[in-house]
Amino acid sequence: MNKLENISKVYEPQNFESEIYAQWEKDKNFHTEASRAGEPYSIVIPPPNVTGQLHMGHALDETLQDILIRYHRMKGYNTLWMPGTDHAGIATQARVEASLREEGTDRYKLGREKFLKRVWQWKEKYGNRITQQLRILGASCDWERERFTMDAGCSAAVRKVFVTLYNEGLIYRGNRITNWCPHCNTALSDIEVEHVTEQGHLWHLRYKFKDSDEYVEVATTRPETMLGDTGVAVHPDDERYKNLVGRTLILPLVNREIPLFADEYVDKEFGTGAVKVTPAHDPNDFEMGLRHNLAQVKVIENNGTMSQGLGKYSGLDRYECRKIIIEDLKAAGVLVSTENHEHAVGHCSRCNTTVEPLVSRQWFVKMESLAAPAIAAVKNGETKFIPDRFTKIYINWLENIRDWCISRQLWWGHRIPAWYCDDCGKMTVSENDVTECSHCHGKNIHQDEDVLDTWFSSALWPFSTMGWPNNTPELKKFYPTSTLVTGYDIIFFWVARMIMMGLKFQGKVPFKNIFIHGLVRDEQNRKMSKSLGNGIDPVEVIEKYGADSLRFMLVTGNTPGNDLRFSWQRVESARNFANKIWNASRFLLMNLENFDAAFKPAESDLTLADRWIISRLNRTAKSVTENLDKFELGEAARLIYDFIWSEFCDWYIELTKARLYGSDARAKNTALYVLNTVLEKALRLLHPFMPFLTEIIRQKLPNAEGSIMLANWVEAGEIDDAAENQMQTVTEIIKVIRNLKNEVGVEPRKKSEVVLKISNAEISEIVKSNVNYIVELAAAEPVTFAEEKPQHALAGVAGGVEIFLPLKNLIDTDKEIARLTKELDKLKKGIASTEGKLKNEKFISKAPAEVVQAEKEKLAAAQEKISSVESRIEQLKNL
RNA sequence: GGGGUUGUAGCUCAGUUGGUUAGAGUGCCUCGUUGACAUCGAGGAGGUCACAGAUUCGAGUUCUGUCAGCCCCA
Repeated sequence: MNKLENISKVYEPQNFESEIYAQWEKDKNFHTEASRAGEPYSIVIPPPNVTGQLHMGHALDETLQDILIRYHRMKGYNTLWMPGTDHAGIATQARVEASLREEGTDRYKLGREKFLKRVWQWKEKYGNRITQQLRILGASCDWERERFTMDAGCSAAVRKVFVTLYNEGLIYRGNRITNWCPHCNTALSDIEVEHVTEQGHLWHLRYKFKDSDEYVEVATTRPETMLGDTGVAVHPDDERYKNLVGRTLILPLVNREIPLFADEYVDKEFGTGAVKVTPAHDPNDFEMGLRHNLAQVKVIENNGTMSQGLGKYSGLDRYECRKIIIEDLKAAGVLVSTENHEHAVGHCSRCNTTVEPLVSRQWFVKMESLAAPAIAAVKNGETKFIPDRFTKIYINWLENIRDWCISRQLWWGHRIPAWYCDDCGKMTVSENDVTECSHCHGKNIHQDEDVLDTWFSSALWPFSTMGWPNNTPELKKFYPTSTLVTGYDIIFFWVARMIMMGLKFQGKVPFKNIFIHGLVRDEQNRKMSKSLGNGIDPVEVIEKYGADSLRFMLVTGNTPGNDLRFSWQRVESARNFANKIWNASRFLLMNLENFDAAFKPAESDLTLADRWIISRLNRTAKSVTENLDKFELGEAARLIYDFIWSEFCDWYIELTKARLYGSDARAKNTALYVLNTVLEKALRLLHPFMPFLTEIIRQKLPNAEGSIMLANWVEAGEIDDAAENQMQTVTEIIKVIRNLKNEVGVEPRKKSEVVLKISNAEISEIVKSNVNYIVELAAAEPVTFAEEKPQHALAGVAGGVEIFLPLKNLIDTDKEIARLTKELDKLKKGIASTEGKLKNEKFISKAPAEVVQAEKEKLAAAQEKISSVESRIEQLKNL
């Protein structure tokens, strides 16, 4: 039965984790079918970048999901964890382009078709890396169902959604101002722009009136855009300008005539209260331009250089041009002053280049009608954020949402299913590829060059992975999914959009719970980032300490929604915990040599210690379950940790040793039986957190059939308050004896006589019948019971029991008095608040009766203790 | 400018609806290895719960304000 030769003295996860995972996968333990019995429990993985590699953020995200999945699987739910990867448009394309650059070529030289071939090759090469790494972590995904955002099914869903929204007028194409990244060479949505506060300047310029020598002074942070100015705006209520509105100004350097007009948007307090308006290069100016019919003069090109037709400025980089323009304005007497000015500048969230707002023709999703139900669904609780505070953030964002720019000037992605006719100029939007114009039936058509924002396909993930647009059993069984687990950083990018699309296309929210976690930061509390180079590779951690240790570290010391700090020290302490379990199990297995697996003790065979540990196990099972149901995974993990280490190992195992080494076979078997059942249940409680360790150990235990991951979750049995209270009395006595020995420098193992004086008959009975524990664990021998306090003895008190260590000639009376006085102080300090409460008439009258009663009992117990210590002090003084 | 969040032991963090003398890990100090484990055991020191008010019989916990840090949005 037990193969001791297989159990090394220390925990070495490298020896078994990968084999166990392979076995699970081979046995199809991760797989489920829609037809299987049980209430559905489903999670779709936030798909990682297909060519990326596992980072600490994934490790946290997947660990939390795996815990929920394994827990529900054990509880008997029909559990599906849908895995997959994302094509990650910009990121993946950028990497392939970088490799092309090394070869001295680029995507344009290659052409679209060949380039895409290269990306697919890249995907084939690196696409498995991250899913392999998820396996190392222990993720119990249903790999047979693995999906990819660009696979045929997801692509069909994308087209269906696009065409439907287009036909309903919710997707439109238009010339609008968008955020443009000159480096990535594509349009970006609003949320892909990060605003960074930068130290810049505010330049004050004079724009002269056409028909007089008067001028208006405007202030700008971007003087180079003045070439594209088509107006100057002031606030309608601004007294300074009221009489000037409607007159014509001459744009310096360009000599274009532009109007001075009034618009509510202008902030009277900012700068001079007059702003130059460049509709083609500023989102707010764009809006004003529309309101006032201003021309859009594009002066900056997509690559960040100045447009043609601007004379000497043409072709210059936008920042180079800024310098020259300033010089020229200065020379022309237009520049009045320059001041330092802090302002927010938009950067591309991917490459950090300063974005250029510019007008171009893009595709947009109208958000208003999609957002309204998504707001309602969260407000009425159909879907719930954990923790709740993210609800506000989500709703606030959706209430202020702007249309979503979904076209990207990339090649890697879902190509927009719109075709343009070269004959009649009209557009055909279709789910299927078309070969002729739907309007004139001409054959001279070409497809839109752009692809969709990656998040467009991600938004469909909860149902596209279930087989939609087909009406599959999976969709029926597992949609809406149970829980989404993700970081707060993508609530806008992903979560909100999934809810909108889910409601629109399935009529139901995509998930019932949204479990939000924070970022994993480095040991100095900095964000882990590539540029800082401070990222810690989860694979490296796993190689050193095992996946279970990493998982345990990630889930403990962390509460929902909050960032967590990576800590090698905590990984190590998780590993130590694993080692503790390993050795406790080893101890049990070593003693199981001749154990009859069929043995079952009678109720009467159980000792106090047995009943105590069983009750503690049940209590732990109950609260672990409650905490898992509340998404308090860290708290659940902590509870198991405390139970296994502080109760099972530190106390129970020690309490069984006398029986294990004794000659009473029945007593020994009873102890082994309880050790075995309690350990086995504890392993099941721990399994979602530390899957590998719990599996390998459980496989070695008697009476444990099959894989732990398919075993039932632990049902919390009865809690035996009497056993817990009685055991507490015993352990407290042991602690006091150890304490007393330590205080006076007696070696813990040195056998010492102990005298107990117990006035309460019930307690006396309990202690007498369990005195063997005190003998064994406190090295107290002999233990005698007395009516009177012995002379010359150290004294302590525990739960109504007076404890004396007669140490003739060994103790220093003064020292002992000092020690007792200190203890007395502590006790008195302890009862002060209780006394205060009980003296307070309002407390007596207003607090619940049981609270008052509890306080009274507490006070009585403490007073008893105090008087006992006091009399002991008196006694010593009189010696 | 608006919103959120954090402030508890030297360090990292728990403390869920207000109710024992505020906990854990780690670090520190003392003692201890013949047998599950030194990746360990026994014991100890260490906290004005950021600050100031308010509510309450009672506040680390609820409310208001102040200070400090971090984040998001504009």
